[in-house]
Amino acid sequence: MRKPELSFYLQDAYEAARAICGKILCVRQADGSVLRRRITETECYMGEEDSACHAHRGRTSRTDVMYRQGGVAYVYLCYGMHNMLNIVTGEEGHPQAVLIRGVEGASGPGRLTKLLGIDRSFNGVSFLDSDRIWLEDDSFKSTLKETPRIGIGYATEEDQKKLWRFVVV
DNA sequence: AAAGTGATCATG
DNA sequence: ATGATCACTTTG
Repeated sequence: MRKPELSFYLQDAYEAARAICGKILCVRQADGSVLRRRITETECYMGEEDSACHAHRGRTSRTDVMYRQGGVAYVYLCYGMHNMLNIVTGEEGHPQAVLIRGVEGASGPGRLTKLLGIDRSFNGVSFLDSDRIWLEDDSFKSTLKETPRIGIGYATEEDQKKLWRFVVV
């Protein structure tokens, strides 16, 4: 059981999203215990050129964390009630992230954050240097299915068609 | 099919 | 300051 190194998080979000499928998401709970669930579904958001990406409109206080070096969490609130967990990837200055859409036992980005106790206090927390959240690799080999991303009707048709959602089969 | 819920961002 | 818009979930 090993933790991915920095180089794992410096990959482009497309490669990272594929690699993150099958990894184990580990989250420290308030009582000190750790919840572990295998990641089964991801999507990649590919920077200012990607009309579906929050950073499409440039750097703001909200998107600032996406511009950091890969390996930190980007967590934001959607529809007033759902915390969405992303892993920032790529080099500093490249605003890319991987949305975690499902883990074993919880399908849906809002569901898994609730299950694992992830809220906006995790925004900016490091997967490499913190003991609150990290990934583990147990050498599980996953086969992936590729589909269009969910819930991005505001993006251009071209970007909606991209096969940037990955599901472990 | 539609509401529920609040941060965020573009307007003025 | 105000208002539209959401990387969604649940209920009917």
